[in-house]
Amino acid sequence: MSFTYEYPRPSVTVDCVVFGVDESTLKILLIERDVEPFRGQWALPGGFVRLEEDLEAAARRELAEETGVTKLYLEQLYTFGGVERDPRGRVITVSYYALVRLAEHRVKAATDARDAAWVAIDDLPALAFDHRRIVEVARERLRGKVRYEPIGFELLPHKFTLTQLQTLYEIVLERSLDKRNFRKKILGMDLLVELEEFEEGVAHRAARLYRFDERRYRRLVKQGFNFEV
Amino acid sequence: MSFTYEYPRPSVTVDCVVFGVDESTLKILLIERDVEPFRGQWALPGGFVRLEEDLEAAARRELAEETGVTKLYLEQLYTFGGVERDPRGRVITVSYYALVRLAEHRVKAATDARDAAWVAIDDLPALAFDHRRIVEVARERLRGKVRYEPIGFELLPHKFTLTQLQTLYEIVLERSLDKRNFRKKILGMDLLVELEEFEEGVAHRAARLYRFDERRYRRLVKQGFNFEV
DNA sequence: TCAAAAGTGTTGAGCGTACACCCATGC
DNA sequence: GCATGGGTGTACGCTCAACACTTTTGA
Repeated sequence: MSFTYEYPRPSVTVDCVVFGVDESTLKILLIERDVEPFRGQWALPGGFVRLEEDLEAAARRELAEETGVTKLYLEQLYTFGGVERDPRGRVITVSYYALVRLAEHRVKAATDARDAAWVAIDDLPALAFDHRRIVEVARERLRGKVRYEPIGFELLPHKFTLTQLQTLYEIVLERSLDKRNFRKKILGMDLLVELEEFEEGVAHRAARLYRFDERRYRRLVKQGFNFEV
Repeated sequence: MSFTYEYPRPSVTVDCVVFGVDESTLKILLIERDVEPFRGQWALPGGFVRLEEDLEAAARRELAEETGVTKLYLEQLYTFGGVERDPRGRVITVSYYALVRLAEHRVKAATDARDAAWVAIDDLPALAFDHRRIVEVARERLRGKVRYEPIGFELLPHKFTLTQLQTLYEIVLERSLDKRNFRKKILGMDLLVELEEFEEGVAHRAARLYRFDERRYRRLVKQGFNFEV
């Protein structure tokens, strides 16, 4: 079967930069390509957009197919359309970035991918195409966005300690924060619910657990509240 | 001549939301379509991406062709790829937004356009496709970005008064600002050069003119400076 | 009892905000 | 001389940044 058009058309793909945080490192999800070009190299999960599916749907489908990751925070990042970015010809890529709770996502390789793995963002292998550049753009976007929207919680377990939250910000922002000031600020926003639960299995005083109150956040936003770290 | 592919491909277009400020109104540049679909309706300038040109180049070319506007601040906005957004079939649109000094851009219609005109953003006619939505997204982006990057100057003449600058911010941010505080803040950033020139032809005390010092701005940024209004 | 991290308050400086009057100019 | 906008200073409150010690717990 084939398709004929009056004018030439580019191919359109979606690629995803999926972020996860593991203890103290920012990681992204990569696949090892099992098809040409760049067979055997690491790349971002992604693939061709089908004519009958929306862009975001395509991104979610490819992620599920190649890595098994399904529910996640997903947002469009940027569209890369340089003429020479794919050896197969003109390919325009709409990129997305995603945030997941790493512990909840054991990955498994599948379609078009020999393998899928979480890799520390500061220790990436050579990537196929211009995927390195896409990762950089995604990282910058994350750094910018995490400060004025409460998306950081997407990277933590639903119940977390204040230290975990602070560490997360330190990792993403790449600088250290003052513990007292951080707690004052975060708790002052009145977005966290103090639980009657504590850490377990630690060899020191157990920290209290909190959860992010999405509902309350939305209510506050309507009243003009602005999240900011 | 025709082009045949093994899999179906979407068409890819670029569309531009070009902003200009006229005294006290935010305007955008529209064209009246001279081709189907939506012939005779107003729409954003834009068109199909050629295989041998980058996305941004395509945006600039279409703008020049349809409206005569050439030098401008241009930045990618968002990619719209809904399945049903174009009656001709699957069309993915990479949108851009642009800022121009309105006075310097007398527009003239051309290719594919009967007419081109500046239209107040609060008084838009019905637009073709989902262009209304694109305009909304662009406006939000402008509102957000103008506060932490000095792009507002792209909308003013090279030499401007502080009142013009303040009015610009009031228009874009849709709220009024305190004159003394605004001046203190802007002048305190040390980004404006005080000229020995003044307004002319006004029936009251003539205001001093300033210009934005791009060079100085870049130097400050390297030292960690953050623009913010 | 020791190690490890949890948890907590105060102070000073700088910044944002609110606010009102005199000045220069053209007509 | 009057109308119009240009231009300026101060005081208060709040937020941010810097900083160190005590408490709790498990091993």
